[in-house]
Amino acid sequence: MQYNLKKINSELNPNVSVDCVIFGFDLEQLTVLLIYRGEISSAFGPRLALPGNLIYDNENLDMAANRVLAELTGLKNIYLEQVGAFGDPDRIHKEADREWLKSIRAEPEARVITVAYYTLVPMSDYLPQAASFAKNADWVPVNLIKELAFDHYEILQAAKDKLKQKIKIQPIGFNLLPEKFTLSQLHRLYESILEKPLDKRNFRRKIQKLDILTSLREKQRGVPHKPSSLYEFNEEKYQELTQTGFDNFGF
Amino acid sequence: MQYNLKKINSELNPNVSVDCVIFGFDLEQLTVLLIYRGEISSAFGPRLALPGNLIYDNENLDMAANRVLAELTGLKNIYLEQVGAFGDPDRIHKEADREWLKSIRAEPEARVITVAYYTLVPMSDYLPQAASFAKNADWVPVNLIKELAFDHYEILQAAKDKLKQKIKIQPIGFNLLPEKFTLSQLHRLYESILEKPLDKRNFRRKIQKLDILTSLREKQRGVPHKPSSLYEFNEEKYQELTQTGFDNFGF
DNA sequence: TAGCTTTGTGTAAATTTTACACTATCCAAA
DNA sequence: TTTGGATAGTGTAAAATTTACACAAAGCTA
Repeated sequence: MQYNLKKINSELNPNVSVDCVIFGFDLEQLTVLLIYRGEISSAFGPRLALPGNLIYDNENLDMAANRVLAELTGLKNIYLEQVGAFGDPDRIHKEADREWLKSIRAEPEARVITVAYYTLVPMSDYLPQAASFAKNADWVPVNLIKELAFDHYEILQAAKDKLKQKIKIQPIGFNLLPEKFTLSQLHRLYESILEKPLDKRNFRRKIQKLDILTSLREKQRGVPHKPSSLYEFNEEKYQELTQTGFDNFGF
Repeated sequence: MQYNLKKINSELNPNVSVDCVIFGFDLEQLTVLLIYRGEISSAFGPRLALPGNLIYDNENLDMAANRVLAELTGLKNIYLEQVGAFGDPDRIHKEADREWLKSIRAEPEARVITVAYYTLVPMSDYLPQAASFAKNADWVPVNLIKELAFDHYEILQAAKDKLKQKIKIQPIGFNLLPEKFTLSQLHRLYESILEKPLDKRNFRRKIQKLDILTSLREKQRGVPHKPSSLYEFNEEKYQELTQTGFDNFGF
């Protein structure tokens, strides 16, 4: 899906925002893209937030999410899926967040409901470039995150749950690895997302049966242990699978 | 979950609404609760809609959905689950819908995004009582619905999909039957929701294994065929199951 | 060359899924 | 009273899937 990001000639809607939960994987762990708003008041510690902002009246929600993400982090043309709407009346009224809101919103006290989106991308392909009111944008390992601004921590949890569900049903995650990758890397990816160990042999069997990997006649080099075989991901068969749908991929 | 429905002293938010997809089952088929707004202009045919309306600034989304549902149809204290947010800029701009909007909204042209909720209730327990701007409220068989006002048809489809997913994972649907029911009724319920036939023997086996039904020493009477045994639903074991979680209930 | 680290592999048992057809029981109509 | 129509209820064998589990091989380093 691709959206036109040209300047939009319309009003910001003071009551509706979008937030993006962009998961990345760096071959070690699951990370998420956060923005740092910069220190405004030293009274409260630095707070990280999901990239998000108000929508314009004439753009649909999907477009808004893509636009906001691009504006704040430079990431463009990313397929996003909806997590849901979050709308506690006082979601933006924590003391620690008000000051910041005042600096970026015309109506900082307005009731805002937000629609959250998520996706999973290969971290190394996207170098976040902070812009607009984001002073900084960067990947943060998910399991280090203990709190976020507003209700973003809850949103992150909800997005994680969606992702877990999704990976059980669809072969997402294959795009996340380098062109040539090892089964162990794929294994680690699944374990990171599901946050639980998966039996090595059973995992490998299950993956192989999908028949979307091509084994290359090539091995890792320079590792201080038995080198792993490298695999390639078969885009064609993958497309087939995604379309045929596919009931049986539970872990 | 129970919400206080007393008069709320706050402003309607012109940009955010909630819509409720209330599914019912009448032992024959899946139905959904719709309101009829009454004929305003004869230029457009009668249009049915999901019960929904704008939220107040000081209520959260779940509360709003419950309030709106109660105001329009009389149904109270119903557990609702979110479907998602729908927000096409022109979702409310079909000609056929504008006139009606003008009659009920202070800002009929405002950009509105809506958050949809759904649930499944035993139809016979809830007699809809239309009120407010709903001239009529009634159960309509889902498979007869070909169009709805605004983008409500899409919302209905999305809610159906959620329901299908959910019934594969959780033993919802047992509350939907009368106290004493037959396995065939339960069977029909599952088939109605999933919109596909399920093998009778396999279905019965699967259900029995859940061990939440108590077979009564009692049979149907007055039916022009072999009478069916009646079953009761074991609330206690059901609670257990719902909590233990439960991976293996796919159909 | 010894030790560390990670890769890669097979099997048996248990469980689950799938496909499939005929008899039993009640009512109503002839 | 008999017959026909309708739905209830039941079992099994084959195939597929899941689960649990342990050790040798290969490369690097010290």
